[in-house]
Amino acid sequence: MTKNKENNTEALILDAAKDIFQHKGMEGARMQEIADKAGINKAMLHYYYRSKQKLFEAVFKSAINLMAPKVVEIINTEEHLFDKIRNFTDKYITFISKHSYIPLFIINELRRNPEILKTTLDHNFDVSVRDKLREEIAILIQNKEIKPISAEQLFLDVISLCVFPIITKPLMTVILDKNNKQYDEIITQRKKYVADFIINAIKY
Amino acid sequence: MTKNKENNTEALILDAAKDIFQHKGMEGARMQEIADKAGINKAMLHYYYRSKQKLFEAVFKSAINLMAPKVVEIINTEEHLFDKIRNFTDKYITFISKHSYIPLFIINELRRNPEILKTTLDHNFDVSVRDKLREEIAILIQNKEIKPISAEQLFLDVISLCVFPIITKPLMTVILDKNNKQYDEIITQRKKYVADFIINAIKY
DNA sequence: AAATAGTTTAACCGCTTGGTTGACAAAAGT
DNA sequence: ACTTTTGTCAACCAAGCGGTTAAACTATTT
Repeated sequence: MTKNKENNTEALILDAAKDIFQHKGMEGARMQEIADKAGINKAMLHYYYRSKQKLFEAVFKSAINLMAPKVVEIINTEEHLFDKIRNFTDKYITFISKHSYIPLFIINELRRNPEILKTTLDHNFDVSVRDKLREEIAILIQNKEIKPISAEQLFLDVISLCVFPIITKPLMTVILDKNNKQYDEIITQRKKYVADFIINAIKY
Repeated sequence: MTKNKENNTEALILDAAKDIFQHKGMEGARMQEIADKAGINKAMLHYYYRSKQKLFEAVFKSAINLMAPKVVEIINTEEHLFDKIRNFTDKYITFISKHSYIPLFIINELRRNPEILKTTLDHNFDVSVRDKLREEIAILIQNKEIKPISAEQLFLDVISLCVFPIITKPLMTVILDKNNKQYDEIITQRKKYVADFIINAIKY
């Protein structure tokens, strides 16, 4: 996890909490385990974060604020859509591979409490980003560079193809009969493969 | 959940356990809650299934045995690959939409215990199915009907594009700014959209 | 109809859980 | 110098957990 250089207790707790919560979820995590990992007394968790729920929310928001900007960042560049796609798949697969527990963590805890996002994400992923992408696609369709597709479907395609194979690694290694190393190689190849796949699918 | 016609207590428990476990996971589920849902005494859970772990495993195996055959079934038909893809995306998206909690349930609990599959799935998803798909793709590549791609990558593509948008509904409705009904419509359109998308991506 | 086996229940048990308390020490303010 | 604030800890607590028990009820066998 994110190592903190200062021996600041509050940050020490948050780092330990990230590790435990993201691997075990809200229900699976134990306050004692987080305290042990942080190397401090359990009472400190409540001193700094009041309750398990509050500590969890801090971890959740930190996860959202780690993931969301990465998406927005690339969409907001001035490149051609095809370059955006190549850029995104490569960077996002690399990034998610490094933080493979976070997407599932977000998906799960959002199911338990669908409201939690409304106070966190709205600012990061606002209307302008969506509209910009929609416009860009509309122009490319008009210019007959790409087939007539909806921005929403394309967005879902890109994210699905990047994220799903990573979060389902334990399942897919069994189904595809690969060991960890072999599967990691498949994921590495996907960084280029997925971009070509998508571009082939949408171009005229 | 699956309703059972007989007032067979054992089946009543399993149905209730499916519901609770699949929504809340192993750690989040409470034995008392399962008993309440089944309308019986908590001691009955232990009478029929010994422990929470054993009951959970029964639910997990039932989930695997519901999902796996659906995949194998379609791969094993004698249709052309493109028809298989059209058939699969349509049927699988419909099917997963009806049981939207199961994929996430399987993915999650497989992370906690990667060994659990080895006693369950191996028989359903054996070598012959994999080899058959690989051969079919090899022939199509040789005939220049499709681009040279690996069977593994294509398999990951298909499953990702079908399943991920469904399990991330609570997240995606916020990101894409859709209400439930609008998002369901997007999923419905995907049944055809995904097949076209994939076929365009791989065909010559 | 008595005995037996199978099913269901309320009450209970030991343990773990998130959270609290009060004593105490180290800074910080005066 | 001493008072207040902030940070830390071991010990504790009530609630809730999975699991057990012994007795009661029901169906089956003899």
